[in-house]
Amino acid sequence: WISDSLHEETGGTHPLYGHGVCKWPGCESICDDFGQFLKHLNNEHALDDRSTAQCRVQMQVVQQLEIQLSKERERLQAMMAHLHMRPSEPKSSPKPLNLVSSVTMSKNLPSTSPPNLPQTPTTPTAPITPMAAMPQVPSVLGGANVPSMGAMRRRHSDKYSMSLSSEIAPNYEFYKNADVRPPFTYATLIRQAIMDSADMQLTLNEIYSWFTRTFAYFRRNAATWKNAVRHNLSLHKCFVRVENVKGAVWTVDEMEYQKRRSQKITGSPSLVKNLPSSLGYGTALNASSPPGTMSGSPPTLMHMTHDELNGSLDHLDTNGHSSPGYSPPVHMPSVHVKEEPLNMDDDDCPMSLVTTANHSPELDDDRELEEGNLSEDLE
DNA sequence: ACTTGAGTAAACACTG
DNA sequence: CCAGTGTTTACTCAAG
Repeated sequence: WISDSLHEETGGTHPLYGHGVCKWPGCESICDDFGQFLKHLNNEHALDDRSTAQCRVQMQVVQQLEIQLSKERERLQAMMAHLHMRPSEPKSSPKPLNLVSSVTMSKNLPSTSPPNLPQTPTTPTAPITPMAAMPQVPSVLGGANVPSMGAMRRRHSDKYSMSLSSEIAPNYEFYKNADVRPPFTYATLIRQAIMDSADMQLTLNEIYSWFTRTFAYFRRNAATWKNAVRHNLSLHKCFVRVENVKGAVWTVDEMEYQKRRSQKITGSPSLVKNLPSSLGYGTALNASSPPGTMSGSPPTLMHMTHDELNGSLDHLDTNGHSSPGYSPPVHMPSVHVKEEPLNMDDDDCPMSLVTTANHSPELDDDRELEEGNLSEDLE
């Protein structure tokens, strides 16, 4: 996404415009040219309640990420200090990690287009893994969408899908409306749900809502998949339950999650070698690297915002202090963006306001859709 | 053939 | 008592 947004030379550039698409969170309106975009911007995103609410949420996102970033930076410096590495670029250029990587790359290759990544193993430069790690992803991302995918949920799905929302994003409408089982494990989905939340924590009920909101498939057989969700929350150490004023919320211990994932990938020696970088940060690079594919903005307001930083920032520090057994995982940024309406059997949380901004609430339509749709006989 | 990870079902405890 | 939540066990299945 770094480079693409700069490529816009259709007369003007705007942070909210790229690839002929409006990048306002939750909006993906196609604007053929810049003028059309401006018109769209003024019409659709004028100063009203909705826009200001979205703006506020975005502020939260940024705030959260800044906190994360500073933590990660500290950690990086501590790591480098520990390893007696000379920080080549520590403070001079306060860039996000993935930017740094691209910088180092362009350093290697002065002007020409990057032919093939001659990375040095030491630098966390361009992802080594993506290629190796995503062999299947494109098929999902790419046009030929998945219908048969539901059946193959078992193994590879999770392994290869390094970044969930990067994968959901382009297929958002598809999964939202088609009664197709998303090719991700429950653990992956739960994590994504939590990551997508403003403060990285969700109540069980909110997790349920995310499932039903995001996937048509999870609008039926509720007892089954809800049980599975609870089962996964309890089973996996990476999900940490935290007592809260609101009650109990669930958070992700990213360390645990990555640990678990890394164990799974252990099968591939070439990958294992790169684990530290490829899993933690590589994921991020991975997620953000294929620009053409999914710079599209996400279903919920900040999916993508989170996602793109997900790997690099969010990944590591949901529990900055990683106390093993019980981590006080999420430091709350004080402000709650999402006041869940306590009962939401259907989706009517503030976020969904955004969600439905460009996609009218069609749950009922979905119902019809799912009834007659794709017979799935997984069970 | 065996192991492992994931999904499903279900029993049970706890709590408001 | 009930519903929701959380934990745990057992089983099946697919893939490595």
